Amino acid sequence: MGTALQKTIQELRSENREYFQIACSVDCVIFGFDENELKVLLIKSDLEEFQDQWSLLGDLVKPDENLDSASYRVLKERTGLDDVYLEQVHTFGDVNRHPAGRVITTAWYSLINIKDHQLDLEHNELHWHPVNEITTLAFDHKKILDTCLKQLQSRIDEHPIVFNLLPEKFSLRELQSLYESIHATKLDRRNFRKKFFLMDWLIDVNELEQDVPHRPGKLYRFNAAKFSDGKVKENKPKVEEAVH
Amino acid sequence: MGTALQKTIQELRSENREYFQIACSVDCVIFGFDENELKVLLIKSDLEEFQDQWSLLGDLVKPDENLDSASYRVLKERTGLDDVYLEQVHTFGDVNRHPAGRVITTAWYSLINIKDHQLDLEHNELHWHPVNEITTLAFDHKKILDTCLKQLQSRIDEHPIVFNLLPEKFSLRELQSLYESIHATKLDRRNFRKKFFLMDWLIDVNELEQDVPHRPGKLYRFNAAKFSDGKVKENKPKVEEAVH
DNA sequence: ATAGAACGTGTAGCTTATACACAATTTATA
DNA sequence: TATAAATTGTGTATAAGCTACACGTTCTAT
Repeated sequence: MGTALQKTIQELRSENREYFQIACSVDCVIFGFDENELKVLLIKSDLEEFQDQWSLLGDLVKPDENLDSASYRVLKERTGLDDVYLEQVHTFGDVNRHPAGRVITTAWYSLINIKDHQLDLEHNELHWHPVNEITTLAFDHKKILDTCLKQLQSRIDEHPIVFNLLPEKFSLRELQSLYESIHATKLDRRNFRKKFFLMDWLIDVNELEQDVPHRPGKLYRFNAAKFSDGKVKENKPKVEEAVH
Repeated sequence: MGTALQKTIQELRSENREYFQIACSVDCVIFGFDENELKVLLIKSDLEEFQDQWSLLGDLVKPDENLDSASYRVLKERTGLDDVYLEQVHTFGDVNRHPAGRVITTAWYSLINIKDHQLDLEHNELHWHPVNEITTLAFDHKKILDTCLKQLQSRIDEHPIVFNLLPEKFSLRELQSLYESIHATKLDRRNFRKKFFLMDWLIDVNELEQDVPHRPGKLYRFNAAKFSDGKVKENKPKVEEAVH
């Protein structure tokens, strides 16, 4: 029976050297929204095995660094952004998932406003890819991307997190187009607008879109005050009859 | 910039010895349902720091073992059960979460039919604890338990997974009582029954409860055929208008 | 024979989701 | 400066699902 965890670190180290053969990493699926498309930030892999393939942004976890901190660090290093929405999704740990050795990776997704992030993309070999045009990635990163996208899809219907992908002021069309691109569906305009007004998630800022070649729409901002910490809490009006 | 993952394992090993200082473990929250209560299987911690406290069942991941396999192995070793429902929930990786050293753990929950599992509980210092009576556990296991319970709560409304906690034949009262104990709420009997009949998840086996001190209820079994792989897929009748 | 306990059933009101069309505003262009 | 093109803004009727709620029936225990 494996009771390794029930021993002291000294016993562990001496009896079970073998256990310290695994490295831990984090990989971030960084979503952005631009030109009416959901995009993800990728980097060219410089590992021989995956020459010319793109991969997610990741790094090994340092021994003195919390797992969460590692993913925030990767984001900060790559995007320069500090205050981002970040959520853990899943840990991938197949023995052969990394050709260079045993690496167990924890995947996260992040939502950023692409406009906030003005990096020298080329210099770092970073690139924003439309999510629905990605067919292969290095390592098991396509599977990781798919898993994170699925999680994002299920979260946005319950929690007001999409606003992290938008500029402070946005039109209802931009918002709808964002939902449509995440869900890969079309939504009815009137019903979409009605729903959002009923939910009371939006505040009319009394401004209009600029530079659109048609009648400009009104601009709104996210009604953060409705949510306890002003950021990404949920809005569940119904509590009773839990079984659906 | 940390690009450790972009190198070969040889480079990693030589340049970054420090990275191989982290151990990986799995911890399983094993749920069972007995005497109208949701219970979880715990073991007495024999680590000095947590003397007389209970902890989840876990073990270190072996270098040549997939992460998934490690959690199945823990379950098999502890319960003797092979074919169980097991879902990954979250990975906990704070630097100081384990007093014996740096251990990053991936938490899973499992649903088993307590009757299938006839172990010498005492001999292994294993014990079934009512979930809602647990206030503290060793390590960060209380937090892990809470996280897994929350995940279980949100899953059961969308996926027919609770049947993994029940014997093959069960009454509607047992089923309702199970939902109630997971959600820690009371449900209306008539509405509950109507919902399940409409969902068509149940098959009447034309038998009655035995040995109950009142009018016996009819017994049902889970309509596994409704779900593609016969086990734990979802049942989503609505596809349109994704934003709620 | 009676009390106690849980079973089995249906309806009305409310809320939420869906389907759907037309006039108004702005820009671009002839 | 008139017109076409594009997109905005708005409401209603129907269907589906959720909630609240009561009483006669069946079995056990005494």
